[in-house]
Amino acid sequence: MTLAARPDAASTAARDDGRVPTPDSAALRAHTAIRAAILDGSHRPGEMLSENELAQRLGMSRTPVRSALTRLQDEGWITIYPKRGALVRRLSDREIAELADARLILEAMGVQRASTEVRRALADRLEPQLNAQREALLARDLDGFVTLTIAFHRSFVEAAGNAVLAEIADRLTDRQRLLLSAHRETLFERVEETIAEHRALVERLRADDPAGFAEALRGHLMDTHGPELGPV
Amino acid sequence: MTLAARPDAASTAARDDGRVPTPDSAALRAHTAIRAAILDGSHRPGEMLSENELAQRLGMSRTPVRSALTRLQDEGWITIYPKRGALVRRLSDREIAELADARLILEAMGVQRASTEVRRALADRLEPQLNAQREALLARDLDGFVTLTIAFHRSFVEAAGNAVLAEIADRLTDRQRLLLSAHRETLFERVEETIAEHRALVERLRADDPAGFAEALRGHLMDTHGPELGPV
DNA sequence: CATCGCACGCTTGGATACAAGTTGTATCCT
DNA sequence: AGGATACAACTTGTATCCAAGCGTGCGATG
Repeated sequence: MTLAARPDAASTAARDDGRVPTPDSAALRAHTAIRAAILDGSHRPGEMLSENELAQRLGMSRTPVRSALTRLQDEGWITIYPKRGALVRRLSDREIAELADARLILEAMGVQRASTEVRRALADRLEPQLNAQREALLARDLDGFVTLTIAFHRSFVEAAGNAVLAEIADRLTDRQRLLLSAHRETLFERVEETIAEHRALVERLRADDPAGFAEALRGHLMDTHGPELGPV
Repeated sequence: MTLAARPDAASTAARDDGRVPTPDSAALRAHTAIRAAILDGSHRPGEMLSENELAQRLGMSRTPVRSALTRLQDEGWITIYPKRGALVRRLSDREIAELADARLILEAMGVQRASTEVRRALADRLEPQLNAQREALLARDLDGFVTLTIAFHRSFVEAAGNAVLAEIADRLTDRQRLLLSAHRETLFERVEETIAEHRALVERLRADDPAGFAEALRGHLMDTHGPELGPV
């Protein structure tokens, strides 16, 4: 399958054939807006979301809001209690650890499945990105770093050439975003350690050492950031 | 996290405290009904689903049907083309292979992550189920066998004790169900082979040999059923 | 005869109206 | 005073209504 475009990725822009696509539906706008509000802390875990309130604030009716909420539930952001409301989920320590562990598995397996050539090529491609990562961290540009590190880690999964896996990993990463924002200070305090760990991962790629890569990745997760954050 | 109950798993039944829970919403009924209709072949890949028609047939309005359709899209069953309709997806050969491969990874990793004790206990638990699997196949009881084999394979993922992973695997399995129905004849022709392969998996568990398990699982996928079906 | 344009009918997307369920509160009885 | 009960306000769930987009087919036109 071709990697399904994330629904929110759709945006209103002229296509190459000149035709203007259908504008983003209100349901999509609601989805992105609510998700963003959860991510930036406007809606905190434990908070109850009201369809009416959201609809009013977003300038639309309850219908698209409802649609967005059910999707957010499927994606693990909220829990809908019938006839009572939607609760912003709080990730338990266990779930946080499991999310990180699951992504670890997918990334390690992606590298293991790749061929030697792919691993080498990946190392060549990723190595120059390390500096940009450091710059972003030093500039305390959280969004910039998050974008970079997500792409960095995604490369490992992609190496397996399995789009289904890649999409699963994307969803996991998406849910972990919340944690990155929450631990921004920790992140900015460990710039060199983080970059060094990333560099070690690239080195294991270049050395064509998948087992060592998996080990380094586990260390990147467990030793440095603790189970409450996961690999960045 | 506790393993999130699949939405369809909810059903109207008296709870132990005697209270009658909220009856299943129309949206849930629509979701299960349409999904079942796709699974049993009533709606074939390439077919266009009409909200009006579905609503009429299910005896409800278009609103819950729409809700169900968007969810089915998120789960990979259909593709919704804005303002045009919902198309039942056809799994490409590549996607089928990727689904099987992804599940393979999760199951092999689940067993690898488990402790020796868990592997042994799992072998003890699964071994007696093999006969029931054979009986179901011999009786040409597809539903019965599918239930058994899904539980069988699920056990491997569960062994890792990671609920997030287990849920991901469930979703993959769900999408693969369609293939099991499509290949029922092949399935019934290879009864002893299938059981023997399952038995081999149990043996690798008992021998505390995760690597051999992974190898056997790969064979279960590639050699016997070919990439178009995946491990059963 | 081929092609372009346009209008019509069908579809979905969203808004509004209405029904039904849940929770909290006030009231009444013991 | 404590507890059960009735009620009221608010919530979500569903139906209906309206608007807008897309495809189709007919007809005019070159």
